Amino acid sequence: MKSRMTIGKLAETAGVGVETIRFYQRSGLLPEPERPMSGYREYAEGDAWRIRFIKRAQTLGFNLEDIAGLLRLDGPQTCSVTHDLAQEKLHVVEQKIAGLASIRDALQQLVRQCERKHQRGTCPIIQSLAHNNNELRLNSTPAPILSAKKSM
Amino acid sequence: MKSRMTIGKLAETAGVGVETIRFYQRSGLLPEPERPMSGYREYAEGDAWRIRFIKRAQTLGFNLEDIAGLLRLDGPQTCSVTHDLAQEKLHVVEQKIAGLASIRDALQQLVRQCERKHQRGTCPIIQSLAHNNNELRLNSTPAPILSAKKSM
DNA sequence: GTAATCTCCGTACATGGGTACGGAGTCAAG
DNA sequence: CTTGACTCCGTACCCATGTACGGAGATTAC
Repeated sequence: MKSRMTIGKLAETAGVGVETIRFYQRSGLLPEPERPMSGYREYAEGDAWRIRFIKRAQTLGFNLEDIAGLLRLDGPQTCSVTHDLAQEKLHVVEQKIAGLASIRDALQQLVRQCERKHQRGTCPIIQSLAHNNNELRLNSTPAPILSAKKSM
Repeated sequence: MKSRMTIGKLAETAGVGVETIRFYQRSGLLPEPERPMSGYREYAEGDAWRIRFIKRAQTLGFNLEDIAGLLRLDGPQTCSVTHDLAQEKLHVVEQKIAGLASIRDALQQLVRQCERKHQRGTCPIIQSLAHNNNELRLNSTPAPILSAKKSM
């Protein structure tokens, strides 16, 4: 049941590349695994959830440093420390949810407008957003991060 | 009221650097503004909301291409196109909300556990996440994007 | 009118998050 | 025991998202 596996198998089951796993390990997101046989890393089935969590958290706007912070909550430390960190991160998550909710509402309105057939063009979408301008990053990260390409 | 302003003033009121605005313009996220005086870009007060929206959307896990897609919904096109795109993006946003909600629930549970004083260490936090493994990106972006550094 | 400040533009550099390379060691099947 | 697939490691490279530079022209404040 506990089927131990090599890095390649883990990469496959977690849906990432081998190099990504090595990268996460270097970055401290994954613990150094045991390597009994010959230096080959040996993982347990359960290691895949961590990688999937990382990937999902990224799509939700957390950077790897944020994610390391979340993962560190699942470890051995005094409850008081855990409690305070968790509460802080909880707050950030709630703000993210609120931000997405306002995008969602705007999109719903837009869809409904379009279904009522008229008002072609110039639907006022996302203004709801520019209101709410509180900070959303976790660890007081110095610079917020973006990513774009062609406009098209 | 309509106080027109230069790029520097816009950057200040939107809380970004001048270079960032030029970069967004190059990337097609901001329209080429009028430049009557001497080639200096001239912006309206309202241009700041667009920039704030971009910044907020980034913290919610959208990349600049995603964001360009959202912003394009607020323009002149046939309702049917807008409708379909909006619905697709709505779906993505709802999935993001669900993902954050499961992180939120796990954090709440963790906070409550710590408040009940005991179970020091090894609180099972985020497992709730690894379940839900649907795709969360918007535009069928080829590669999902991450970011890490020191573990610390 | 002149000095300080701002803007222009193109290009170069920086950082986060991977991804690829290449030579050497290991393992498993035939 | 050989062959092919897999792993090791370090380093180099890549893309997205800015950020900085620098010389030339415009604007504004005195």
